[in-house]
Amino acid sequence: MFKLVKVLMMDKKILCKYESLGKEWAHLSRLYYGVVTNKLSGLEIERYFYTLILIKEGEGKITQKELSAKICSDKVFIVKIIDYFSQKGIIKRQVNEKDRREHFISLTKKGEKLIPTIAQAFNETNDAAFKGLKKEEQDLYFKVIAVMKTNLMSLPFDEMKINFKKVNKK
Amino acid sequence: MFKLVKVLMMDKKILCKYESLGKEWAHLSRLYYGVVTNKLSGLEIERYFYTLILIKEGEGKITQKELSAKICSDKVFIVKIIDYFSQKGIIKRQVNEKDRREHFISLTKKGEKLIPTIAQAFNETNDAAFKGLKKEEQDLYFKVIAVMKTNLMSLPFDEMKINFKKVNKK
DNA sequence: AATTAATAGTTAATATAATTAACTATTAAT
DNA sequence: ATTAATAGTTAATTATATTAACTATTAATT
Repeated sequence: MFKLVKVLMMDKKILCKYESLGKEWAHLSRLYYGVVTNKLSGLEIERYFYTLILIKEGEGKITQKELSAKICSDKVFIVKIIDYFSQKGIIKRQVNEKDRREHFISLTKKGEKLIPTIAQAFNETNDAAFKGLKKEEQDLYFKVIAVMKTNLMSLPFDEMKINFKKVNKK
Repeated sequence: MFKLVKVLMMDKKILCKYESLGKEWAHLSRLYYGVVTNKLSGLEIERYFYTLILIKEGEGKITQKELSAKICSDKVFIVKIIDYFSQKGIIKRQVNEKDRREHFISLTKKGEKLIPTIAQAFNETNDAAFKGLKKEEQDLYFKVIAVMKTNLMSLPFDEMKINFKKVNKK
């Protein structure tokens, strides 16, 4: 019943194993985004990198509604992100003539130029994370992660929001 | 150079593999905390569960400064959490007589009663996540995660904050 | 065909949360 | 002794997120 606490109190090594998995994943993703943000720190934009990748994937046909679903945010927040990018001339809005309520979001030429850099930062970080691990180990890792995701998704859960923010040190 | 984007555009299955690892970890931890929060939704407290576990581990001798370091937050935020718990009579502050600037935080009897429930929620969620996976698979998973953490920590990174929040659906 | 309802996106108002600055009490350093 | 530093707190400021109200447009109802 007290397993988590007892293990934490008994032995540092086992602690890691039975400590909250969620905390470990949160720590890893924080680290990951810290690395990516650091790699991209020279760019004119300093946030919402992944959203730009989604816009690239959208091939000129993604709407704000769709983006909203993909990044699990509400439409007001999307407007802010879109404003942030379009002020810098990185993306543009275009009314969908088939349904004039919708706006297609696409990259400008200036925006397109950023994509290779951003994609490379993600790729390099992925590759760096897997460094020193054999192909079979990597494959098994993905298998385990997939099983865990399925397992957790089969349980009842409350919807959570997650949010990353760069710490500005003084 | 365009690997991430190209793969994303080519084939859905491979996409998962080379998609941002950080995004996957963020998703998993969101799910995990969603499950834990759901399990604990009947309790008087509805946040900062892990902080309570840290206070339990502290065995009556943890200070706000130490908590602040463990959960990577500033001292003002800690005061808020401590206020939240002490208003409900779950924890108490005690001046350290060896250094009267410091306050030891400890659980009240009422607080102690919550710990088994909270620890169980974390344990159950851990166990559920690993369901159907062999011992060797679990061990390899931990090995891979440890290597990845070491790999990422060896790179330059910007400090990031992470933050979870329950979504209140309407 | 006219009215009503619904949707995508935007703007503005409000509420919430995070950050900073200023403060008290205490201890450490000069 | 005086000054500097630390742990914790409070209050003010700033930033962020949420809600509500709105426009333009399309879909549904009668």
